[in-house]
Amino acid sequence: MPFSIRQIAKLAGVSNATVSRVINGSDLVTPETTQRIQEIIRDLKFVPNRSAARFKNGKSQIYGAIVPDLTNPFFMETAKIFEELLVENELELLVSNTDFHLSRTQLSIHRMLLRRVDGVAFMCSEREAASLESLVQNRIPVVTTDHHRTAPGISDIVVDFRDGMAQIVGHLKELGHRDLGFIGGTDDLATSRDRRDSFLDAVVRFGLSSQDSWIMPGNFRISGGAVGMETILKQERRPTAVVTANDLTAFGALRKVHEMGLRIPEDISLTGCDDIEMSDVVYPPLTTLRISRRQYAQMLFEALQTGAEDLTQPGKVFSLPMKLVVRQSTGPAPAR
Amino acid sequence: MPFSIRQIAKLAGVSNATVSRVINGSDLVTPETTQRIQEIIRDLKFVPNRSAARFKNGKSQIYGAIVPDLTNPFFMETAKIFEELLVENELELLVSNTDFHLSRTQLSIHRMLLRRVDGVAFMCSEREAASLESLVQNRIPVVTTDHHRTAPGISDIVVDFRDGMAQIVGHLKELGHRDLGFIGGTDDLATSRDRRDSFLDAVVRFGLSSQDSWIMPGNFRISGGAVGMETILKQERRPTAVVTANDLTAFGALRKVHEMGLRIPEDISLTGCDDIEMSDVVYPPLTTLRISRRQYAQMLFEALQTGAEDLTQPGKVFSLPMKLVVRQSTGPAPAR
DNA sequence: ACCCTGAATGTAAACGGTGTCAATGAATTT
DNA sequence: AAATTCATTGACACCGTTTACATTCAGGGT
Repeated sequence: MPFSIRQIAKLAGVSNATVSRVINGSDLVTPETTQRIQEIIRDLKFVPNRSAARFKNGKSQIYGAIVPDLTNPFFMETAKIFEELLVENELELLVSNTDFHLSRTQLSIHRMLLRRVDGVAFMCSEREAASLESLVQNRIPVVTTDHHRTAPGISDIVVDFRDGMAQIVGHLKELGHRDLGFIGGTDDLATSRDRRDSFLDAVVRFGLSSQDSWIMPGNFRISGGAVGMETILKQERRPTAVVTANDLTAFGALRKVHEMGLRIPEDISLTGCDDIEMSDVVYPPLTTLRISRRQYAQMLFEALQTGAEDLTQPGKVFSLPMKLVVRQSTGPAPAR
Repeated sequence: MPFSIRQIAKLAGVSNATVSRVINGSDLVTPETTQRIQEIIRDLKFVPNRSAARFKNGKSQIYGAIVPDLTNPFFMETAKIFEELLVENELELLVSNTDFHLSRTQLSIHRMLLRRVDGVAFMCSEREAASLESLVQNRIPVVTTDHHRTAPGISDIVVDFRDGMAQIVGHLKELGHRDLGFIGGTDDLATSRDRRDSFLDAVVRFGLSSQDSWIMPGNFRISGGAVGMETILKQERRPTAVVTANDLTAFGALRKVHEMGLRIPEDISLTGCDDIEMSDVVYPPLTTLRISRRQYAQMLFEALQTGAEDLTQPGKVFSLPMKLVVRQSTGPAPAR
């Protein structure tokens, strides 16, 4: 039942080439012929098989996105805009979730290879990036985030945490805070180290203080934030403000603060990072660092488009700015 | 550089058919030949083009998901499990976001057609379902949710709101509530009417009361919940509990309650629907109706698998149960 | 009348696999 | 030694498009 171009051609009494030309809007065909063929196409509700077309010229017109956590709103808000950009360019989006697992990540990469996608937005950490070269070897450009490492065909987008953390710490200093804690990601990720080091750097730069027992690892998820905050709050001497590496972490921390009967920001200030939609909905609304999804998605797209042009070119580095959004989870430091 | 099966064949001094057999693990090939070819494949890092393979037998091995709002955690949590199921079955997931727009929905459907996907999980409302038949005409099975309508090749999953709302309303009655409000979805959607009618039904069944001015439309997003709750709270006579049609709506309502200086659940009780991960993180944690993502995803998958077997069979109807999850956004009704 | 030009269309070969059928040749049977 | 079987492999058509090239034919210039 799904017709082919040849069947349309037969019905119209022309060759398949002519039908193909009509479909692609070539001006080499007589208006009469064009109209006749278009009528048949319309009557039969014929839809050309674009996969076959792309297969012919070696491109799939599909981009893949490999994400560690499909349910993380930050990825999804980005993916949504990314998909819009793709659709505008007649591309499709294939998503693959890895759940932070190395083995699943490698499978994802391999599946992208099997499908011959035209580009991969790899949103996992560099720890899981083992076989990205196999994509490039197969002429598939890649864009990563916060890997701090590029290679021919592999571009990197780096979030400007140094500047972001300076904004956050500066804001807290203005509010009178001196003792800051931090809940980050798992230590084996460059982006975790990056965020933590940027934080510590800013603390020093602004002449504030922190201490090892207030610097907690996390997992970029709600659960990690809760555990980290619990550990911090159980200590005899506590920071008056806690900075976290992403909003989900902050949410977990926030819940834990409530559970332990403390108030935000009266007893302790809390900040996040990403500014996902929910940040404005939790109580109290979260002071956080915003990363523009649109800017991010556009960088992903641009990196893959330019990457495809010449895979022997060294990958580019894009810098993604952060912007402080002050809400109600930060307030004046409590008197000691 | 991306090799083809024929180049491998030439290097191995065999025909492409033999290479194909090795790739697919046929036992018709001598162990020695198999090994020799496998070595070449490994050395050259050759990855067969699965799209070409599937193209040959007319299947793309890709399922499409059309969702109205990619950032809605409920969809994403479902999509995540759905994708897992697909991967286990050597299928891929193509996502398409419509932002609740009719025109974008039709474009999405058309793109699924262009790509000849093997099935479509259509998670938008029936209002946007105009051209679903075009999919079936092209032998693509479809599964919808809460359309309350099936057709050959189109199955429907219906969420059991009747039972769910009875659980919620029963719970509120036990807490002493008598006057209940409701914030739903847009009135032109069957699922909105369904949820609202189920609510009203339960109110009557349990001998409680409501009134027109407490029954607000919404949009299944945070913004709609905020607007709806504001309208309810501004009235002279207020309900003591408000039931909402999904968690995002409840989040918006919750924020509005805070903004107006009221407390939950002391001043007003609030319930959601879906039980997304954030429901346990907002303050206070939300009493809600849980829909099992796994069950939902499995139904989607099963519907498409069985739908593909025979597209002339009438579509099936699946029923998805709901389960009350009591948290802290509901409490005893305030004394009048 | 003849050649040339160029527009409109047709022909056929790709693209990268799969799968059917035929061919080969060694081993077994008679 | 001839016939038969069977395991292994090869040749080739096919899936639905695109596209380089060939063909046709009408009209214009000489």
